[in-house]
Amino acid sequence: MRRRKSVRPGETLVWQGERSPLVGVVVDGVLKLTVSNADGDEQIIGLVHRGDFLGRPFGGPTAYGVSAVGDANVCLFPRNRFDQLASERAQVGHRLLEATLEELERSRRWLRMLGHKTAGQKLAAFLVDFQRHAADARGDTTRIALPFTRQHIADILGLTFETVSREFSELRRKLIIDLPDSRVVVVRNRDALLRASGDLPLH
Amino acid sequence: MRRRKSVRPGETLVWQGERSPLVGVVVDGVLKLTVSNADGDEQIIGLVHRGDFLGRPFGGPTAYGVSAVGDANVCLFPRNRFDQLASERAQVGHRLLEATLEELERSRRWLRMLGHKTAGQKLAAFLVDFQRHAADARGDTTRIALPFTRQHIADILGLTFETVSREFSELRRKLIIDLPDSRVVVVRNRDALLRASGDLPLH
DNA sequence: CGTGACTTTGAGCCATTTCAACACGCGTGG
DNA sequence: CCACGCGTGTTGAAATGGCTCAAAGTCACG
Repeated sequence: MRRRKSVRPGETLVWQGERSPLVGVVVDGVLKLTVSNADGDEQIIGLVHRGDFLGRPFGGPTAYGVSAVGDANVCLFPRNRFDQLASERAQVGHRLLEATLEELERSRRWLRMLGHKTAGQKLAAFLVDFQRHAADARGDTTRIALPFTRQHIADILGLTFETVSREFSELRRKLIIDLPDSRVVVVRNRDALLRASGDLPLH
Repeated sequence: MRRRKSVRPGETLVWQGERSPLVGVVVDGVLKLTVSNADGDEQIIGLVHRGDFLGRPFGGPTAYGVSAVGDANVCLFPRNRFDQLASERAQVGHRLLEATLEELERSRRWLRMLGHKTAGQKLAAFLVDFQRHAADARGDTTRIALPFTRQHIADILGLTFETVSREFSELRRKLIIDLPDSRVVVVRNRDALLRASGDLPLH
């Protein structure tokens, strides 16, 4: 009834326009929700992290594709079984609703990011947001391992990969982050990063 | 138990950061969800149209404010009563879930808009999207009455009001729309508008 | 008819894109 | 082992789309 599946980097689970045949939960890794533009380049409109729901219950065809970024593991349910379960058990439905509301919040935060922020602010905001989901195996939150290429990040933030690269360098130049490797970010000054993101540090 | 309320243009129902005390449905008009930036200018991160749910059930404090654009009517429920109802009656919960999923889709379409599009494409996409909700009293869908000022639209699209104005003029110059009045748009060539939005016309 | 809110249009400027060159690591095959 | 290509990342210089600043037009309302 439920089925584990490991997804290789770049592998696609659901194609854009397909009536989603599955529902699931991300066990490990990150998946991306993408929309392909008429002229070939793709926009990433959502990320799905460990513990997040995947796929649209009850819904019509999905307007986006789902594919893995880096290695990922998912746990899949057949759609019809799941729909049934969700409408019978109020608790399951309730949990699903909360997850969806959470997702909506996240997507609205994202909207805000794309709205008025400069390239530097977008990248900083992205790093801050990703830190939440990226608790290292050893619980080290200052060291973030990005499963993304510069191009991925550019697709997420609506920038070009050159600009993303430049802004990474800029953050390093300001001693806010360290870049031991292009896929690893060490946050040296969290407050400065928050400030650079255009949101005031709360505390 | 349920309470009708008419909202005047610009009137605020919920302030950013407030723990949302209410849940409701929009009876008529359009409300906006806004986030105010540190430096004063506001970003609109969502629009709520007739028939849409309003407010976050179960949730914590809302991260945005809700206020009317133009005149609006809403139907409000006390939060705790509603939460109770939603967890008891599976049907209510189900309906709510669907509405939320719909909302999530819409917000993702929006994300795409803010992502890679040029100013002209954004405005065209906005008009196409708004047409759906803006069926005139007489069912005339080519004539759109906008409850928005140029500044509102700019806040929605992440542009300046000058740019929005220029792009309106540009669409008129191309004979794609007509502007009998700054708040009224007549779509003269829907396919051209769709093409201008960066999405291919489907059929 | 004067005032204020909204809109249009122009001109110069600046952030980001575009185009281009080069560096690095990695696998493959000579 | 080295040469080569390929994917990725960095950095520079030039082009440009949208912003900023500024002026003037329209309309509703007192």
